[in-house]
Amino acid sequence: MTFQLPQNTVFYNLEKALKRYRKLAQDHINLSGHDITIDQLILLVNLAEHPDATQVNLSAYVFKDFASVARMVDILVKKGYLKRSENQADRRKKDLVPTASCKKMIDELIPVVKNYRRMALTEFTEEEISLLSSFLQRLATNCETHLPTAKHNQTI
Amino acid sequence: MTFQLPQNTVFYNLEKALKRYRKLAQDHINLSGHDITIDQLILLVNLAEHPDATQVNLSAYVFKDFASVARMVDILVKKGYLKRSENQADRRKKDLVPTASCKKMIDELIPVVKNYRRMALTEFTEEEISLLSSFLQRLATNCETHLPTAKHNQTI
DNA sequence: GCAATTTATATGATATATCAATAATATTGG
DNA sequence: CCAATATTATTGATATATCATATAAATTGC
Repeated sequence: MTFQLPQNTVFYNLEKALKRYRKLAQDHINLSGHDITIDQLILLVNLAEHPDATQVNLSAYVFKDFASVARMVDILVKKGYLKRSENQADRRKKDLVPTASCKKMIDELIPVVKNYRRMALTEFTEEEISLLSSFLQRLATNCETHLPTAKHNQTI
Repeated sequence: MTFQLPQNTVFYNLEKALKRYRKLAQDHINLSGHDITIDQLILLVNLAEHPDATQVNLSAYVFKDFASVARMVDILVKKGYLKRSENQADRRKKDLVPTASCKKMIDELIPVVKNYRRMALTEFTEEEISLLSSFLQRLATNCETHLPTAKHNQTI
């Protein structure tokens, strides 16, 4: 190999950290007895914060394709966490309304989420967390800037 | 909400950075004309580095379930990048051997990979990259330490 | 030496990810 | 106003991710 092996790169550590964190989160959620995935929970929390969000909006918030969001919404409706109905002002849109059982579940998961977040950041100082966040934001921005399909890179 | 919103946490930035990086990588690989996903490439590079690895070994290297690896190997065999045959010493195992077209593809992708990695780290100093790596490793270790369950898919 | 256990791989079921195409509706620009 | 365009959501196709289970083979422990 004439290039740096994946295992020796910062990208490998990025992948590893996220995978481990997601596993920590899901294991703690499972232990709580709630039938919800971490991705579904993140979607619901984002919706709670942005009640008027379209599925396209939500897909940007959670870094997923809008097709993925559409199917996640299907599942969340089946699970009884969301009601989906036509928006009256714009009939292309769907209103997504959390049910009582959804709100109850989120309330019950708040301490669980707080707990595993705290665990993941054990022995990190506030300054270190800020620095880590800023590094990650810079990395994300670099990646967007250098996308071959980015608008600002196009000549036409 | 009585807990910190996902958007304000370091975990959100972690997710965002990785998603953006993977999109940068895949877009550049696609532009190169090779019919390969970033995950398939990472698997092949790991296999090139560890020719005797079992699928279980590989699954640990790439942070995936061994079931995912088994199915990725299926696809890589179909695509003509791997030959799969029974190991003579241990007939539970399969020998996974990269084909000539696999080696050719990896060779051709080396400059592409170097290029997008460089782009992702634009304006990062060596010290910053090391610090970022060490933060990510600490975070990953914290998550492993606090896992409520010990599962089959963990690395040592 | 053989039963119990572990290991390696494969596969079924379900959820997710992404691209592409479609349909319905809303917006716009001439 | 209305044709062209854009937006929103859905669905098909394919690849992945994960858990659970199954099967075969190797290892172990008595």
